[in-house]
Amino acid sequence: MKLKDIEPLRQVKLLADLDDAQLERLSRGAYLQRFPKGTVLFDPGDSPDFLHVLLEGAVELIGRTSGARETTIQILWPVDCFIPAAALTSTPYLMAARTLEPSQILMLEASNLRRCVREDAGLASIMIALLAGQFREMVRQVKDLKLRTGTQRLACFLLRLWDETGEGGAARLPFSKGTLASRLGMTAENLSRAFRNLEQAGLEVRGSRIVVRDRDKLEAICCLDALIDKQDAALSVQDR
Amino acid sequence: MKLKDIEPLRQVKLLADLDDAQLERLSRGAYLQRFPKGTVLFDPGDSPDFLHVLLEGAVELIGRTSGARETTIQILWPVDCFIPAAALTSTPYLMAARTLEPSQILMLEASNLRRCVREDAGLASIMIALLAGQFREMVRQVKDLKLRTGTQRLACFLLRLWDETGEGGAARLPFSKGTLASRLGMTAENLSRAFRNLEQAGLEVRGSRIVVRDRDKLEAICCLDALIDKQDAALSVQDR
DNA sequence: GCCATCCTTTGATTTCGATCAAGCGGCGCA
DNA sequence: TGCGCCGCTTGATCGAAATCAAAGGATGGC
Repeated sequence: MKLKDIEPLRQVKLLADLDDAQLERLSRGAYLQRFPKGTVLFDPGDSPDFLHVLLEGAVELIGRTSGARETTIQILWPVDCFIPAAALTSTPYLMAARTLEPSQILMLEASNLRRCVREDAGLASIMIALLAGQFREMVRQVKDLKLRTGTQRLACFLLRLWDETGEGGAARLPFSKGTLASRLGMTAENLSRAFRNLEQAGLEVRGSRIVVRDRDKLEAICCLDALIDKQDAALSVQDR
Repeated sequence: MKLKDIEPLRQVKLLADLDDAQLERLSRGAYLQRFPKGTVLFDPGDSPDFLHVLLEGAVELIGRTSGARETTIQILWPVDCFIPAAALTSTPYLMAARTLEPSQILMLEASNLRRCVREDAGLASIMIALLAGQFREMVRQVKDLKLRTGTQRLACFLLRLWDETGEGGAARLPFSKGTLASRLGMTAENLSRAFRNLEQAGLEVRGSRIVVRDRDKLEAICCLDALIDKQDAALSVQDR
């Protein structure tokens, strides 16, 4: 399905400041499509023909080795783009992408995007902010993996979840525990045990419902670090 | 020491295509400086006033937690830039930087860089390629950490080193084993044991001299993966 | 309602890596 | 020459996480 109008693009926060003409150029050769849950959008090694924009649903980015082992590297929520680093430089994907939920995805033609970026410094600055944010997210993950234990990673994840959604009563895990385990770099078995450990620290778990009874105790466990755990605010190529 | 001319900038491969006027603008408020070994250039949380360009020597980027634990996230060689993601978006560093060797470093004023990027789509495209490459490097590291054991990471590191420098006889570790251990996400003790294990796979280690006697056996151990282990070629915002 | 399937939990065991402790060897320096 | 420091190695022990095996528990289809 070809894109009829530029409205969907308006949902992308980073693109909000572009004018109609810029958005029109950007959306040439674009598709808006729905995918059922579990659809593989691309595999590692594929060459990127589109920049994907997730408008509805959820997508996981997956790393693989030849030995069939795989791990969830990132989980994306609307509205987010993937994977600009590959699409902008026309280099093979390092990760696979698979929908975790029925999803609506806007696909911008990569070659057209590259042309727009080469000609339009404003759009280029937006892409720079996007890439910088994604780089920083990966740096955070490396720090998380190398400096913390599995239980600590879980505790930090839960605290962030709690602060974002759980304030009033209970938070809800936004995906399966198997996926969470993979995202945190542990097995499903160990994730289960980690939850059990955290119950001694005032955490309440029933299915995917989470209640943090004692925030301080949980913080003490995971040695929360503002630079790892706080998301960046909206980035831009501006002085501040 | 203020920058007298734009010659040093010519050494940065990504900037090679810029003309004199562009380079002159970019180098306004720039410094060229030498630092002894072990100098801390900045700490996590600092706000980035410069984009650093390493012209000579070596620099390590370090992640820390509040608990004083630290890990080497990346080791940089000439000519490379750090850290564009922070400098371009004016967000606090997530890592510290420390010289591993006496180093010569070019420091481009960040606010001037941001101005140049906003106005110059060509320069912006170069920064996009730079950021994309760094993002991909971090993705590779996450895959490396989550999908391989310490010994496998070492084997892969050595194979890459061997292919780059060791062909004729012996390769030489470019930094101390302690630093290598931290970079690979293991302790110095375990690194030592990992070397011992690999000696059963036809590896020869004497001090920092390495000889790969049986490349195939080593490859079999580390399940080499082209997408993790091969460096990207020169990136750009071009079709290919 | 019932069955098949998938997700999750639990226990037992093994592997891997961190930590602790001690010893070796080189190097700079008084 | 002798001393102390630092980087590296080695062994012993501890803790964390992976693996293997099995059993609940939820879910969706028929």
